Amino acid sequence: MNLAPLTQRFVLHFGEMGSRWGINRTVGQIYALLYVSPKALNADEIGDALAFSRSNVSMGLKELQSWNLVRLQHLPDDRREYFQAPEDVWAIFRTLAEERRKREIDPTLSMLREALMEEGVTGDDVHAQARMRQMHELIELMTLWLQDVQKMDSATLASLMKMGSKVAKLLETKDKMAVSLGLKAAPKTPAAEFNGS
Amino acid sequence: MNLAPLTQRFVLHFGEMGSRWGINRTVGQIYALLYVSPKALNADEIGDALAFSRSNVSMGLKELQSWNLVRLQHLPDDRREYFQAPEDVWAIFRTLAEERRKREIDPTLSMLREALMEEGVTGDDVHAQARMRQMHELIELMTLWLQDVQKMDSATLASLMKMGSKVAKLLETKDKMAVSLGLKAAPKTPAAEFNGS
DNA sequence: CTATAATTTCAGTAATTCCTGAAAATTGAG
DNA sequence: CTCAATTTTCAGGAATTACTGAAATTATAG
Repeated sequence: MNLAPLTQRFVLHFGEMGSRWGINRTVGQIYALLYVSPKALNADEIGDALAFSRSNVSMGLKELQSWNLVRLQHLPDDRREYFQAPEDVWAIFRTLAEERRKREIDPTLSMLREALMEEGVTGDDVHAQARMRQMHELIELMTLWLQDVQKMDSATLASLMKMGSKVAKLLETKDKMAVSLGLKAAPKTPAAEFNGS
Repeated sequence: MNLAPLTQRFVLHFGEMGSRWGINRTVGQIYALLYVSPKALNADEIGDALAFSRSNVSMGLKELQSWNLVRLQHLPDDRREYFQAPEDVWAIFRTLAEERRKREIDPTLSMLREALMEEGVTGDDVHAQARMRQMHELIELMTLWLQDVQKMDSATLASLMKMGSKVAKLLETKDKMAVSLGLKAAPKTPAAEFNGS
């Protein structure tokens, strides 16, 4: 591996992280390299920098393209393809979230919906369905929220996050008021919450 | 595998999902089973239901315990340990997020911070550091937000999510007003955002 | 159309991760 | 303390996933 020490640490770290997230090490490293690179790179440059075979790079780039995480560029008088990561980290994050939703969340929601359509026979079935319903609700809520968030531009997203805690504080205050006025039951403690909802 | 068809589909699905998220299939299946089970299960029952060896179950449960995702129970006149998943899906989600933060996000932040402390030598180093700074900012912001969110009880969290889009709308309206009054530059289009921030 | 540069595919091998059974360690009843 | 029940550990084999080089395919300059 022929890289500046700074870049090397970054690349190795994301290789590791990738493998913990079900993305293979190679792909993680390629993306990390593209991410910090000041210019678009071609497959040979990538393979050279990371000491991967040309075919491995090709497979990695194909994977990254299927995730919509890289952009293709062509340089004048050069037939090779050059790859780069988007400039905006928030855009990268949004793409990642969107793709994971398509691949993992949506199929999970379908599975849950189908399971909930069926007529539970035994008592255990009925209980399992109740649990699945809870999970379905959580995932659906988070997905809808994510879709809203997806539409925002990066600056709005950042402000929203910065506000996050304040909005919550507001909500809690509202709740406390409702509680003290007897309009709402007191919230459970975290410990009670763990075993009984 | 000796399971009600409904439960079986659920269990198999989460086995698959687990492996896409860097959790092994076995662990995913065990957790799915505990999640839908109406009562706590012991290791033999789990192994029996999923057709895993006793030792495999033991390793899977150990993994789940290290993630704080299961609770241990003892039944009268029975020396065996019984396991169950928390009742509250939101609590499960929070635990999961918290553990992933500890294991993956925090080390990544440390790595980035260290890299940013160093004096970039070459131009490429300086560029790489700028990129790392952007990533560090994004991750830190999301982590702080997540910590805020962690503290909320499940009901508050759910209301916040339901509000999500409305809060954003409000922010956007505020921004548009600022733009039209010439207090702020117009936001970039999503396409422009992809390549230049 | 031809020649060559560039990329992709794929079969085989390497590396890693998973899973098991046997043995060791731990636990708790008596 | 003893002993049996239960749980954990771990070495080795099974299964899966990653990676490579060679061959096939695709693209484009001339």
